[in-house]
Parts: sequence; structure tokens; C-alpha cells
Amino acid sequence: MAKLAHEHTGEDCLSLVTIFQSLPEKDLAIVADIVSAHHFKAGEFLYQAGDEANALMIVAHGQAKVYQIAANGKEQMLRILQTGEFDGEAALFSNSERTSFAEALMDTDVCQISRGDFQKLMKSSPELAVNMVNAFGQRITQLEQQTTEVTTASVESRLANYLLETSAGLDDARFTLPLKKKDIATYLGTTPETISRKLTKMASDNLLENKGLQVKILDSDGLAMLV
Amino acid sequence: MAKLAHEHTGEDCLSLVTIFQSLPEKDLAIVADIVSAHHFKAGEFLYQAGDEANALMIVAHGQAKVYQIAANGKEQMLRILQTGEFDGEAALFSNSERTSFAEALMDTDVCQISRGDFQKLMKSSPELAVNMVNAFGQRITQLEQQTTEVTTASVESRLANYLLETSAGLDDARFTLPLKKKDIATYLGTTPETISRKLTKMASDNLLENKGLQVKILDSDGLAMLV
DNA sequence: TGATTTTCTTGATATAGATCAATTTAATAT
DNA sequence: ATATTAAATTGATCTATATCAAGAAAATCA
Repeated sequence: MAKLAHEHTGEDCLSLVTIFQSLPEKDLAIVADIVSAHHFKAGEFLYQAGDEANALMIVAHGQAKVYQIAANGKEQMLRILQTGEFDGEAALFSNSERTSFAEALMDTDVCQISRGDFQKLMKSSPELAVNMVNAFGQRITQLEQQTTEVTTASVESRLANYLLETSAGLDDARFTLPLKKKDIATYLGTTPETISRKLTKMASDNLLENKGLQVKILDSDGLAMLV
Repeated sequence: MAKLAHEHTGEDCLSLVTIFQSLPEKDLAIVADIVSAHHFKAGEFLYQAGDEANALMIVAHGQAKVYQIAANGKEQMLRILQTGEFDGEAALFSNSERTSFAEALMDTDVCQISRGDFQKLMKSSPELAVNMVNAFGQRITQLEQQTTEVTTASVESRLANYLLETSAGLDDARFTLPLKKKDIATYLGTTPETISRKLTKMASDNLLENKGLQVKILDSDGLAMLV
């Protein structure tokens, strides 16, 4: 129905996203038809708090940060949407409003499916519904861990954990932090100043080398001991 | 299949639980058949970390606390399962282990559905799957708020919020806190001592009267200003 | 009912990390 | 390239809340 700004994006959504994997052909055809593609430049909002939550959003390419603003004005990073991930929960209840902000961190392609279409789709495709339940279940588990970590562990510990997770899967011990320190800080529930200081301390303990957003892990066992 | 310890419990699960509401008759009959009922005394565990996560657990009557133990040994309360609520996320992936503890706070009746049965059921009943997605979506939204609150708001603010939420829906401004202070503390990410002190302070500010676990809210607007 | 265990309260102290402020460095735009 | 703006660093404080400790109150048990 909707026409695509980037002709390949619709297919990307289908192939990249786990909830659509292992769906029967007929369902995939339907999905391809009801998906609409959008492009956001770095800094643009996929949605904002107060917007009507009326669509499931799938990141086909790029990266976006999802955060809330607390009553006292502080930001809390909720997650980073990576390529292939989607943001859905709020979109699926009727008449709900967004309570968070989603902001593109780089040029980002997004596939959207409207709430109505998606609800219909789930009813006609039990496989998809089961996939959704699984995806949400994993998100719940991950959020529970985030809550536990943020309330029980020190900043040093959370940061060490974050660095290890970020570097995991990379071939090189040297990498660039994927977020600005301000964003890392709100993700870990602290401040940029504290992040700076803790990194400096870790460097002086020979756990890593650090220059700006460049990090090289020297002693991942040592870091793991802090977690 | 499974026999019931308390003859009414199976039906309770069906009637109490939102995910089973508005299901067609035929599905309800199937559910009633695959549910098995269990009874736990106060202090007993519905499950523990490390157990195989192989069943969806529905609280038919009673109350249970779900918590994690962090690497440093501290408890983090994740949620209080009330009558009608269920614990599901981890049970739905294959071969997963429980990462949390669920402990009955009073005598509690629980209905269980095994993972296999539940997966089958979802595939045959799209309505149920959609209900699950909704329930999980709400849980995600709630967890996101918990994370944000715990990292951005002061203990005083979180406690005020907790008191207002707990008293909401009660007819009387006077009520008994439903949890021990230690449990309230781990829920709010603080310590029992701090809870005591903050309550004392609120009392001296004429926001409430407090004796042990008895609380009478005198000035809910004043409390709301702290949030 | 008294005895024992658990929870709660209150005080004294310590500290992790926030906040405020001033540079320095890096990124972006002209 | 140079100017402008945004981000990061470093230092000096400040404060909310944890921790440790000891006594009081409740709850549980025998």
C-alpha cells in the first residue's frame, strides 16, 4: 500500500527482523504489503512522548536511542535500537500515548506497521504472535536485569559490565564507544563527569587505554572482577 | 490431566486472569484441562534461580514476591505477584533457567501451565497470543518506568509514589503496608533504615501518621508534590 | 505466658557519586 | 581555515543515603 522512499527497505525489514523469521511464505507476503518505510536523519525523532502510539517501528538500518524524561527533568536511556530490532510494546494497546522518545543517532531507515494491521496480522498468523511473545519475554528479562543492576551495583561495576558487553563480539580489543558519554551516563544512571573519572581510574589501573571515545581493553579479566 | 488439590482453583485461574478473558468457549475448555493447581504456604518458593523455567505460573489466590539476587548478594525486588497476575516471560523460551526467585508471602494458590502446552495453545488460539502480547507489553512499560524512577528520583520521591500507589483504590486513607520494610526497601532500591527515617520525616511534616506498618495518609497532595 | 527470634527504629559516621565551575578538546558550520 | 558550538575533562565541594551499631518493639514459638 504505502510507497517506499528506499526501494530495498521493505525487504530488509522482513529479512532482518527475528519476529518475521520462520514465517510461512503467505504471511511474509502480507507483511511486505503492509509495511511502510521511513527515513530519519541523525537527531530526528522517530516519535516523542505524547504522540499517539499507533505503529510498530522496526529499525531496518541505523541506530536510535529510546529514552524517558523523568518528572524532575532527568533523562533515562531505556535502550538503543539496533538494526533489526523493533519498538513495539506501547504501540499495541488501543489509544495509548508514547511515554518515551526515540531519536535517530545516525541516518536510520525504519519500517512501520500500523497497530490495526499488526493486530490483524497476529490474529491470522499464530507463528508471528508466538514470535512476538518470545521477543517481549526477552525484553522483560533484559529490563529486569537492568533494574537490578542499576539499583544494586556501583557505577564502576556497571561501567565495567557495559564495556565488556560492548566489546564482546568485536574482534579487536580497541573500539570506539558507540554513544556519547552523556548517553552512556543516562543509560547507566550516572553523569558524564563520573564516567570520565571512572575511565581515567580504570586506565591508571592498567585495565584499559582511553582517549575520548576510543577505548582499548587491556585486561578484560580485571574488568570482569569489578562487575 | 493433573488433579487438583483445591477443587475450585482451576476455574479461578480462568476467571481471574486477564489473558484468558474474552477467549472463545472451546479454548477455555482446553485451558481448564491443561492447568494444574498447586498450593504454597507462606515462605515457600514457587521457583528459585537455577530451576528450569518450564511453566507459566498464575496466582489464583494469594501473593508472592519475585526478586533477583545481584552479583554482590543484594536483593532486588522485581514485582509482587497479586491474585490474577502471572509470571511468564522466562517460561516461554526453550531450555531457559529461572534467573529470579518467587516466594509466597502468604498461603497462595497457583495454577501452572507447562511450556509445551502453552506454546501449543498459543498457536491454536490467536486471541490468547494477542492477549499475551498485550500483557507483556504492559509489563515492559511498567518496568521501563520502574527503571527510570529508581535511577532518577530520590528515595523520598519513590517512597511517596509507592505510598500513593498502594493507597490508591483503597477506600480508607488508613492502611497496612502490604510488605515488610525490608521488602519495600529492596523494591525501592534502598534500605529499611532509610524507609524508617523517611516515614518519620513525612510524619513530622504532617503528610501522614505512621506506626510500624500502619500508615494513614493525611495530605496526599503534599505527598504528590514529593514525587 | 514467657522466651526467642525477627523486625523496626534511632543515632553516629562514612562515602560514592552528584553538582558546580572552569578549561581543554573535539566537532560542526561558515 | 576559522569561528562557533558542543562534548569531555578535571578540580573543589556538597549531600543523600549506605553502613555500622545498639536498643525497642513486634511477631513467633514453646
